[in-house]
Amino acid sequence: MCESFSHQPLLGAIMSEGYVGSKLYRIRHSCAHIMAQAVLEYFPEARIAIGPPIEDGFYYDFGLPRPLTEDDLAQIEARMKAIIKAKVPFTRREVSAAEARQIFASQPFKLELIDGLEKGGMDEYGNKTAEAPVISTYRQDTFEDLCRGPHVENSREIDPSAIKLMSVAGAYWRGDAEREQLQRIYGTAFESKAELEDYLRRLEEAKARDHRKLGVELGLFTFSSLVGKGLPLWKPKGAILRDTLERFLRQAQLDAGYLPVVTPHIGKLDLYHTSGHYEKYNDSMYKPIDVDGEEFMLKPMNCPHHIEIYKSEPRSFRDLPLRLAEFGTVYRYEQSGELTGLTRVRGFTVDDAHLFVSPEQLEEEFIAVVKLIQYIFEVMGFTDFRARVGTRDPLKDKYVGDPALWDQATKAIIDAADKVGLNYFVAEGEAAFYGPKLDFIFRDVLKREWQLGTVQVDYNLPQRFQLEYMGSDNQPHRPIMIHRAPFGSMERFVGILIEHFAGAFPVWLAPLQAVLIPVADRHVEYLQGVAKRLRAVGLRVQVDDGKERMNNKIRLWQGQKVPYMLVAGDRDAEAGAVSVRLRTNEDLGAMPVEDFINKVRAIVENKSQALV
RNA sequence: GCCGGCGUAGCUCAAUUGGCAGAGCACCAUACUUGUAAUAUGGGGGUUAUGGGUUCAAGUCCCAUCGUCGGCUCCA
Repeated sequence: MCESFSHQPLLGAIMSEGYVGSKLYRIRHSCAHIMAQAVLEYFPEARIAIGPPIEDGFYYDFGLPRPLTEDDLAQIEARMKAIIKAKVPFTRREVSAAEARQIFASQPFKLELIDGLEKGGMDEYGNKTAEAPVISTYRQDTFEDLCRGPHVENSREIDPSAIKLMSVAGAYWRGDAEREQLQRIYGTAFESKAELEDYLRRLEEAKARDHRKLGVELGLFTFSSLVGKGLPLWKPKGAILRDTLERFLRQAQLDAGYLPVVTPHIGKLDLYHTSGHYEKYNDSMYKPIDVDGEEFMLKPMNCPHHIEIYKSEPRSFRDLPLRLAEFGTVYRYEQSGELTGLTRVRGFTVDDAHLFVSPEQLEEEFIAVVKLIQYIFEVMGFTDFRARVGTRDPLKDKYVGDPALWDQATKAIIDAADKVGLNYFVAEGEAAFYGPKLDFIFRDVLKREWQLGTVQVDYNLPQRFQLEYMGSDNQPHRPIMIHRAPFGSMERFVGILIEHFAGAFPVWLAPLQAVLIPVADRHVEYLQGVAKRLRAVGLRVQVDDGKERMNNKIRLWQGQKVPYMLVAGDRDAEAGAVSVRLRTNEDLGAMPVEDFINKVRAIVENKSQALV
């Protein structure tokens, strides 16, 4: 896989349908204006930039004389509430560019926006527009802002108890890292206090599920500043989870005709000159390592290595499709400010595969890949997902290759999506530079969207590496490559799993599937015998022979989200049974060990999400 | 990389205006032998992230570095 999966949850990236222009949207937009008024009263010298509504609230960017503090936010919020309570009307008027310049004479950012509006071709958010729009302003109370609206008619439509300022952050003017960095105040607003409280509760819930917190609590992974930031260290429990996922995927791929390969973590710089990645992406590659006068790179992707395997022998049309798969660890120099937990790291393992296919095989192979990914998601219990077809943006020229080939590949992708009945949408401009792609976007239990796997069609690398196969016509032909990674990266995928399941993994994935808890010391021996039987059928179990009392052990293991706690005392030992307690608090009572084994084996084999 | 916040025992957090670094949990020891979410008592544990500086005196103030959090930018 050469093009990155996105690292961000897509929250906010996709505005919900019907949101733009809705009452909530207008409330938030008006809150942004009221906030700007409050800030201007607080800092009369403030330079105001832009302040739109966003998916979860609104923000406004300011140039201020000093950094804002928590205390400032509280005061600004209090002032906002006072303005709202004053029931101020919002009035719109249309002005000429000259009038606008007069109104905003002391606001340099606004003047720049007016220039853009006057020239046309760009709106106040820097988005392209067809022609010069009408310039309008909105006024409430003492504050007038350059704005196309819409707004509430009167601040009485806003519930002052349903707004809250959330945080301050740096943000570049016009999103340009070369330009001045402003202070952005994020706030949120809802139609009612209850909705605001519900939103804050959801934030708390997300925080409680944060994989960075749970990962440490559950002993899955750790980081070391001595090893380096963005370089996760997998502890035994995390490694078991990850390994279980890998074994599952490896088997599914073997069944689908993929062939395993293994390649080294470094490669010569020339390899990346040939692939073209160095020229385009050396900013995010680690610097070359000099070895005896030759330069080696830590590999930022696996494709070139796999291509060299393709090229290692003459290929015939009979060899195609050739599907090479590897859990390939790659290293990318991510900016330090962008590193987060497992979802954005500097070293990670891609569940990668490259399919070398003939043009005639493209659609069929593409469909097979999509079906494989659907199957994998189904097993994972990821039912709530949709797919995004990333096509080229005809207005941009960042793409390589023949437009006719692009059209052909895009058509192949859309046809494939239609044929397998995929829930998809088309996103223009979301293609990789070398070809169109299909991304899978998963919605977790908290309704947050995450980009997972991706499938990409590539005409570029086969050409750059002069790939060929001998056709049935005894003529050389160029294969097409499909890059694909169902999980995206093991690190990121595990991070998402942790948050989705809140650490309570399905039994087949749980690092520890059952803990055996003796009522008293004299039952340890019996349970060790039981543990042996459970391990013999491949279950991951542990006898807790610590000196804690049974009640405390139950409490601790329940916190570790171990699916089953098997308690045994005199009665159980005598009956050859265990008393089964689930992490959900449910007590199944005593059952013969054999029954427990049969029950759990079936659950593990079916990769069932259930505990009983 | 940039802007801002944070960094005290393994974890969660205390420590007036700069004035002897503490608690709970965890850990270790001893006793208790327990039937479904914390048994009791005792003990050990710190160069307050690291390195400089100001001061009679720094966890507290200043600078740098590292890490981390919220964003921005980037993301093959």
